[in-house]
Amino acid sequence: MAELATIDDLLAGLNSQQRTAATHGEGPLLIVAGAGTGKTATLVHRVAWLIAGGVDPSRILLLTFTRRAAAEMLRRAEILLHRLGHPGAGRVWGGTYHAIATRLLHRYGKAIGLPPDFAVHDRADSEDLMNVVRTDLNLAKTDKRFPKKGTCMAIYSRAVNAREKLESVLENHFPWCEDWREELKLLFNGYVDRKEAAGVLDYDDLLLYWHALLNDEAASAESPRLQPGPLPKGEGKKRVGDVVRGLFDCILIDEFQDTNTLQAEILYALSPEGKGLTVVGDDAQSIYAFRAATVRNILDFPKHYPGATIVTLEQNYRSTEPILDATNQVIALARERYTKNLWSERTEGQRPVLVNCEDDGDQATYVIRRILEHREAGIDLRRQAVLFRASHHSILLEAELARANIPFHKYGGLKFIETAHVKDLMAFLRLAENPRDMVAGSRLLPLLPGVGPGKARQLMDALLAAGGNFDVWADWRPPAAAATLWPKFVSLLKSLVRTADELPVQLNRVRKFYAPLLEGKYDHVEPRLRDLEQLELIASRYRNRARMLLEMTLDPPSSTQDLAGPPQLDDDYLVLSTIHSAKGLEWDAVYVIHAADGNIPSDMATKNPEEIEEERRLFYVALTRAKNWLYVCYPLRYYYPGRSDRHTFAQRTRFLPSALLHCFDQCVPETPDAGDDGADGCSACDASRQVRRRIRELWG
DNA sequence: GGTTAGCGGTTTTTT
DNA sequence: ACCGCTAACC
Repeated sequence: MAELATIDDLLAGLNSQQRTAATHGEGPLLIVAGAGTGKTATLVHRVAWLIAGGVDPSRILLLTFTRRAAAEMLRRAEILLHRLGHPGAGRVWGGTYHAIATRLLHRYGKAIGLPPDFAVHDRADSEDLMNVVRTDLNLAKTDKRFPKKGTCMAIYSRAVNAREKLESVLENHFPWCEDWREELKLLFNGYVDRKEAAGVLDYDDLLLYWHALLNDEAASAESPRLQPGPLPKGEGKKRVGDVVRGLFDCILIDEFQDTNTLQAEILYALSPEGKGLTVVGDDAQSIYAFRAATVRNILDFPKHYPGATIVTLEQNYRSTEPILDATNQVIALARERYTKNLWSERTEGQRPVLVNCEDDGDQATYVIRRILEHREAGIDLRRQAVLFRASHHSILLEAELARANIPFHKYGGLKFIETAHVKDLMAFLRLAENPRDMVAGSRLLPLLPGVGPGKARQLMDALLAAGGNFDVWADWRPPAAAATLWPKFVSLLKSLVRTADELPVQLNRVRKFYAPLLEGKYDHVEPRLRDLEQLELIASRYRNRARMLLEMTLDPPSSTQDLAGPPQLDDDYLVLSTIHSAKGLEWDAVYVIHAADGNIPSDMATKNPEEIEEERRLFYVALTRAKNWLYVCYPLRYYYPGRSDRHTFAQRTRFLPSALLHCFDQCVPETPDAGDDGADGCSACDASRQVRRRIRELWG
């Protein structure tokens, strides 16, 4: 290795605003970082600067939006520190709010009455438990339809995360459920009790208990309730809140515009004075209001921490000027906006292309053609991405990519871990790990023939009453249909409870039992069975069963291909992603598909002006991922999955009104049957024809 | 009484 | 592909 660098050498790579932020002293710091302004680089340098200046890495907390983002930042910080001859970034506390909460609660939760071995329910599990209570209380069969489990969960979750009273949540976000206010209160109390009885926390609890930890709220076997506001103070001798507060000298928070009220309150409790506190964000990229995130957190930061320093990063390093022109104008139409003037020194470049497609088939053809051209021109597939509003928008494209033999990874949407058969398999492990887990049990038992929701419930209640001892099930006389399976089922679970077997061995035993059941229950058996084998392979990555279950819920593999591990490093693949999952990333070429009004903005999200504004920011996030080439496609007709009729939209996205068209080149691709060489008056298409011609010349 | 199969309507984004 | 409902079935 070359001779060591100094910290000044490293900082020389930053512009003056970035350097100001990276080397800011102790006071609270807000970095307002527009899209592509080197926010990550700035944060990474700040971490390195802090550590090089003597801050103990293990006393730094880095809160990010995904675990992947945390890992990436720490990796880059480590590289910088290595050049200084001063490694150690690996000891930084990095992760999402939820992951850090889990870590802290495992270590300190006892002080507020939390069992040390709590399990964590993901969103689907939580909905299922909500449904258990919903049927318990006879709310499932009411004259006027009671809100569905997902809606109930959404209401509950918003009350918790926005720290808002149920009444006001209903009034502001779920007015059609207001008639059920009293029933919902009962439901939510029942839900909280059920969680406690099962020894389980949901995502919201992780934040809630972290908050409670910081406020010394002795839980005394009582879960935090729905109502916001401080709970009575405990008489704890040690003041666990001070202990946790004392863990960190510096706190850095990324994507602050997408934090919710509860997360902000955690921050305020964690760092009352804002000493050593850095938050980074961009109000123009706030896209998680549906998850109760509020842009107020970033806007009110200076009010909450008077004397906070604000540094604004405005020089964009990502995109060419023509792309930046277009994105600046798109966001300029936002109703409310805190002006940043993004500028770039990268003046040359192709103007963004607006592609008016006949239908989604045309769109797929067009996108694939462009992707191949760019690859021919030396832009690897992994430097290109297709972005869309909803996961199912890419179905047709996926089929066409497969047909064209173009490898791709899809991010966002239904994850591997959320598919029915994987959840089934995991439920065996979960029930063995925690026999009080109602959700796991109510999922497993009805897999057996002759056992439905009713019998499953009775069996789970009996198991719960027996303190989780599976022997109570051994005496049960199963219906004839399950006569042979039942003893095997019980002995499988009993053997899993206290087993010394390696995880893959455990999974193999479960799979042997489960595979025949799967075959009778689902179609597409083959790929599902392969998934289960896959799961068995990756199980060896985890230290133990509890660890695997925990990490699978907190940090599920984000694309199916992630599961295959890191075998082919030189493997080149295209990225398909929901816009939400594309946050913070960038590619040389970006294709935004289905930019028709109804998909962007989504029909589901146009109930009020706030929602529409969020959709606009979402579109802005999509466009600003592009470095050199940007294509926006809008087919006005397409097939909904599972629907035979063609759906037609009226127009391209409303976020590109005619007044903005001067920022774009327009293109109407030829229809596939119209022949390859018809002129269509589009310079990008002309270029594409030339490339194709050149490719043909290769083999004469 | 409880289970299951079959049918019709619906499907956003995610820690 | 999944949920909830209904009607047949044990």
